[in-house]
Amino acid sequence: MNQQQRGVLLGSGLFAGIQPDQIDAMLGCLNARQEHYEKNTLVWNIGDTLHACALVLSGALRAESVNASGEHLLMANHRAGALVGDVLMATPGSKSPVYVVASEDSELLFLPFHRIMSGCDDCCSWHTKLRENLVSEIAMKFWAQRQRTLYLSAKSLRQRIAMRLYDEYCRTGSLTFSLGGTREDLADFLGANRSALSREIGRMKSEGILDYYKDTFRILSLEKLSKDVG
Amino acid sequence: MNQQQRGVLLGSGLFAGIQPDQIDAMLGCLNARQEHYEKNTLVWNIGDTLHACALVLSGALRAESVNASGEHLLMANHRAGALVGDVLMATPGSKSPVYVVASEDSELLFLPFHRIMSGCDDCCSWHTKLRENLVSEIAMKFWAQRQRTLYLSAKSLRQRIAMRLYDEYCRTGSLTFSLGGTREDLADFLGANRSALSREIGRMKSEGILDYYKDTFRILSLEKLSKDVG
DNA sequence: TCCTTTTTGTTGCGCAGGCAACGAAGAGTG
DNA sequence: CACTCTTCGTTGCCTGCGCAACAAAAAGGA
Repeated sequence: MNQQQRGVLLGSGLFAGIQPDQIDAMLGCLNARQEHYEKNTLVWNIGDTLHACALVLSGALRAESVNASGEHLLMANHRAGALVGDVLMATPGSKSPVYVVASEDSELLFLPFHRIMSGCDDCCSWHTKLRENLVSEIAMKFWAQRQRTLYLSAKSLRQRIAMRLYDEYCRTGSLTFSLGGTREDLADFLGANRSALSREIGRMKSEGILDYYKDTFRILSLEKLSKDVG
Repeated sequence: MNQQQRGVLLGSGLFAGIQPDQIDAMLGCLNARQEHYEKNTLVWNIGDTLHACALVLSGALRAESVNASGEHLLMANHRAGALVGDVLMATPGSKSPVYVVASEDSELLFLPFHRIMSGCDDCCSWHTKLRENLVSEIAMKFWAQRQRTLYLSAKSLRQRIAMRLYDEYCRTGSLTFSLGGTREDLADFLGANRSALSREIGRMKSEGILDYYKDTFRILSLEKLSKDVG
């Protein structure tokens, strides 16, 4: 593990609040294994049962499902610092609903789930902290999903957009921010058609509510935006 | 705690796989407190920080949020056996986005979250199991939310209905089942208008796909239904 | 550089479904 | 029983938005 990957690990939610000098001992105790995956190689498949979750040290992973019509649907993108497979492993007897591939050359750190969850014999001081972090990660993924359902249950596309932008404003505290991903990604996230999304943000721009370029948005009138949020 | 409530506790996901004769010792070790809430009394409010999650021993709880327009939106119904507030407590520094009221006279068992998560000194044999159960509960709530987003991201109401019914068929293994709740509840869950839902299931009935009465549905043609699932 | 691919803006058409309104059939309540 | 409240079915109207199609800008790739 190089210095940059170590930085990613230390900055990840799973290892938040852990002393850097304890990392090596921890990884040993947890029986963590680091592996390299080349671009477009499969990390695990649909129906697989996992024994370890993966922390992305570098590169990125893509999780996709296949529906009954055989279409491949992008479910999630996991960049450096993300923990993948944790929720799945926390669910007893579950098989993966998605397959996961490396969308770039990636370094993955595999952490056996049960080693994290069950206390080791000489209850290491950091073990409890690590467990809490793991549970936090899972809980936060729940909230992300919940937020998504809130967006999707909004009646109009206008409201969905306003909610998403307002949330991002609250999260960053800034009126200008970058959402990441393409316009199509945003449309998918909001459960809408790309052109419909473009049309609507165009309208909002002409109404002086916001301005945008690519994935960067600037809220011009927080008041008007709030009205649309509902 | 009476015998029926004890049965609810033993049947709950949190206490799955725990020996009945260990329960009393556990509850003592966990510092669990049982409390009675009369109908329509507040259990906790929006913005509250929790110190314990609640296991519903009898009665039922209702979680509602208030949007910017002041409307009260039903978020969840928790019946006997449900664990409430667990995901919230697993998220550090979070405040409740909903208020929770007893929708009937209810008995609640409050379990301090940190007592479950951190190992006690003489690492009781059941402690690890309880922790795993807690994490499983949270993970399963994640999957429920995820399933919801899958429903909501379906393009047509027809497809959403088909997905929901097909999932229930897979879950129960029966072509006839009861979904629970009113027609309006189902419409909300599917992110649709009640009359639109009625119209659509009426169409599906006339096409010989299904039959229904109130919240009970019978799949008449699994093949046709599968076509609609996509 | 040229060529291909991806991403974004724009616009017209058509329809799925939201909305409102009404009637009917329970389900409680006094 | 009379009265209220809830739930459900049905239908007409109208609009939000999906969809397809095209153009142009941007981004690689060779």
